[in-house]
Amino acid sequence: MTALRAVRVITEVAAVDRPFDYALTEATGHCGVGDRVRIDFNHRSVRGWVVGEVEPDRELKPLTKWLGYGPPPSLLELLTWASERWCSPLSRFLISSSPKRLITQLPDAPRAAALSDSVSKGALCLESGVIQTAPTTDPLPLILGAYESTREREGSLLVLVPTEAWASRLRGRLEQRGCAVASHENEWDRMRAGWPVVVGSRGAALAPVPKVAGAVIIDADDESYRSESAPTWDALSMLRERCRRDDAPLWATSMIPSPVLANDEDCEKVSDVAQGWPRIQVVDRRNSDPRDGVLSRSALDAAHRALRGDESVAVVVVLQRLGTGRLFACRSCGELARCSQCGQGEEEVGTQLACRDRHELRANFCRSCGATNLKRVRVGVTTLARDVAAQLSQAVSEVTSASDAAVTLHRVVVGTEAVWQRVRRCGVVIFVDFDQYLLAPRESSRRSAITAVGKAGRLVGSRRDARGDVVLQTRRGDDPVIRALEQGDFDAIVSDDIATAKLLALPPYGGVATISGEAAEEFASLLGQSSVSVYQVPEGFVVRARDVDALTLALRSVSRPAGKLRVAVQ
DNA sequence: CGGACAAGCTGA
DNA sequence: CAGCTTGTCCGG
Repeated sequence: MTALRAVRVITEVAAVDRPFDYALTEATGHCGVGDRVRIDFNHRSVRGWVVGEVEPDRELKPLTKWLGYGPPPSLLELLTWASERWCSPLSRFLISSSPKRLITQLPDAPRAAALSDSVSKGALCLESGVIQTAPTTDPLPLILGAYESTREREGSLLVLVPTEAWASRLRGRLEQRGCAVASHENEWDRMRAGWPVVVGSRGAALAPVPKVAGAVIIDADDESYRSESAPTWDALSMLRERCRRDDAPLWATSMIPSPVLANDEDCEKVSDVAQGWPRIQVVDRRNSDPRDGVLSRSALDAAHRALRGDESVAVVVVLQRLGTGRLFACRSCGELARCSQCGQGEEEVGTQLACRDRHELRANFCRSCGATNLKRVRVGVTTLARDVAAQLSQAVSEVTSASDAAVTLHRVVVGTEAVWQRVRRCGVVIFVDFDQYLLAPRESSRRSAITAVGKAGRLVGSRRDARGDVVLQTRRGDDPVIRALEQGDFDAIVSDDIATAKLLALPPYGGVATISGEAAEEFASLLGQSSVSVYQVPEGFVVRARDVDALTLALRSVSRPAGKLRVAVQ
């Protein structure tokens, strides 16, 4: 006898990316769409998700057990969209929206309370969209404004910040002001029950709230919002789609909007952006004494000044790269060895010099003064820390992404950009070699340079409060990025980046995906026959299409060959 | 993914 | 030809 009711189930087995139908029994009859269940699957007991109800037209195996709540039905459609958009099994996204431990009971969500008069006076009600802010601008007024303007709507307000540490601080501040907050990190049941506010990092874009009333994403183009492991989804695209589906407003802030963020829209600016950037001190090392150490005379002065102040960490020295250096500069005039065609820093190739792309292989001499005595100018964190300790006669802490977060830091900290996560305030931030950013080959390198200075500004304060400085040691004092930072005006760079993105058909003006893995070649050759262009790069293959939709369509039209395949859609 | 089952290989 | 390995297929 065929069962009366049946459900469609996606299993946790990612390789089997298709649904199977199971019969409901009396014990499992209350299963809802999205719920976690256990099934007998090909002689194994596996977990899965109910993704829909179906008409049972034949004999079906019974569902073994109802396990607990999963993503709400309304979210399921978004997750299905995401699995197509980023070429990934649906189960990957289902896992991201499911609780780590099974949840069998849900609390009752409170209503969104009105803010008290004193608190709502501090709220900043802005039109939703992209908002260009200065790094030291507190986003709280904007978040409170978003809360007020969506409070009457059905659903939850999602608030995303780049890191978990920031999220937990923000949670405390919002609760102090009377908001009922669920933390994405550990309060799955509250989110699923539809708590008024959800605070979290990237994952919170997939918060299992039944409906979104609005969303705020702070530093929307921060790289932490993109998953680097497949599926390479990003929180901004996800929120945009989610808000579109729920007809909810989205506020996105940025220090310097990327083309994807700006996307021809007008960015609103909060008042006085320039004043919210830190005070910059540029040290052009082409003019400095070649006998100076890693820290120039003026950087040392700034460091000593900061050490007389009372911040517990006084000086932060930032070096972006780990490991051994590969950049060369002239020992007599200080000019960097750069490729005449692309401007990238050159490296040693045998006894000669060439850029990463080997545009031109040339003899080992300085283009500017002809001297043949070049020196390595890039160093690793450890070498740098030793030099800084010697120059400042101070104990120094090293901070990299690998270092222990529990260790108490000395007053002088040397590290990679991992320092933004470890240090809250300091007197001065010194970029030992700002050219690492300026000469990086990536299209986004100018924006990362500017963002890095913004993050440094959060430690030293704005030029308005004049608490501290950001020192940039460079050999390119006339670079437009440095001029923009000095003026606190990035309009030219933003529009230039948009022009570049249009010209090169980068997102959002074109769809780009990279394909790697052992089956990449076969997959790429199949794709080559469709309407996208495919070309080989060292990591595998790059696929380009007119836009993201055309890309998704092309990727879906080709059947996946056997073997390991990684498709990263930007 | 991982169990089932078939076909292929080996050694006494 | 039993016993084991290797490969392909398929799941409700």
